[in-house]
Amino acid sequence: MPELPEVYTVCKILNEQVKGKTIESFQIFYGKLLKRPSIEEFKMSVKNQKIKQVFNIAKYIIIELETDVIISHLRMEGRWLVEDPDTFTWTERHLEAQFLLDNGKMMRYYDTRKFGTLELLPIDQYYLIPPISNLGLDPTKDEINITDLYTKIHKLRSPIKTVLLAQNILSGIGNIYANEILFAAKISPFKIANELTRKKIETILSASQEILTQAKKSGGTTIHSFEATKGVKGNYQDFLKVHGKVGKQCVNCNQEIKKYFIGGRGTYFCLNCQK
DNA sequence: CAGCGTGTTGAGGA
DNA sequence: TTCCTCAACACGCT
Repeated sequence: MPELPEVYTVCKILNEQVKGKTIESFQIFYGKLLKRPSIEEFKMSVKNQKIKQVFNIAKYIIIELETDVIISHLRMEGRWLVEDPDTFTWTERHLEAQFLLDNGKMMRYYDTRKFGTLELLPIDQYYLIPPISNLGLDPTKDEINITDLYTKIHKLRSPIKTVLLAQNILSGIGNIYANEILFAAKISPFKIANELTRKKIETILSASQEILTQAKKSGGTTIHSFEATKGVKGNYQDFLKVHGKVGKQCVNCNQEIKKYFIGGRGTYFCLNCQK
């Protein structure tokens, strides 16, 4: 589902489509999508604001306006599409909100699972407020000091797989890439975080950087339903080595890939390669 | 048809 | 206080 590389790709495409356009009006069809402020206040605030740019912070989409930012999280199946008002490129049943832009196009948010969120915060302080303020560093953007990372991880007593999914340590990693990163680092997902040496943490960090960067270049991973925009799929699924490969042979040692649940999440790995 | 998968938050326990 | 686990959210798909 959309993790950092997929969200990055969505932002890149959306930015090209809406940058410089002004919002004329906003409509919402699923009230729980909007976390804050009230629908009326949101409508008033965004009206006549120009979209300066769209970019991602970890898995969050930041739609930067003149005095505010709209923060969107796709969760599992959220999608943004820019289309003509009378054309619905995704099923109308799942349309949750739409912005009319000054070029006559409609910027629409669809979400089959209804888990996605939208909120509006002032541009001068949004990064000081949760959820953005709670995020750890982005392995593909930020310079990460290995000593700081080791200090943070070394205090934790949960499995390393769970730690990689916690957005306050490293941000942007979801289930697919957590599985792939641990395979690349040859570390068991069950390994308790505080048992990992500094060297192992270093290996995990460089695997995270390599895999997420490569996945960004590939336009993300398309399994199930992900499309950055209508008809645009990612390619990284062709490079997956363990995620979803239960029963298949390990590319290194030919042993069977196993699936267990860790923290309630499907975890794929090679018992032989990952210790 | 029942239950899985998916990311994040927040409740509740340690 | 801080850390940790797990249910809840919604619903298409198997």
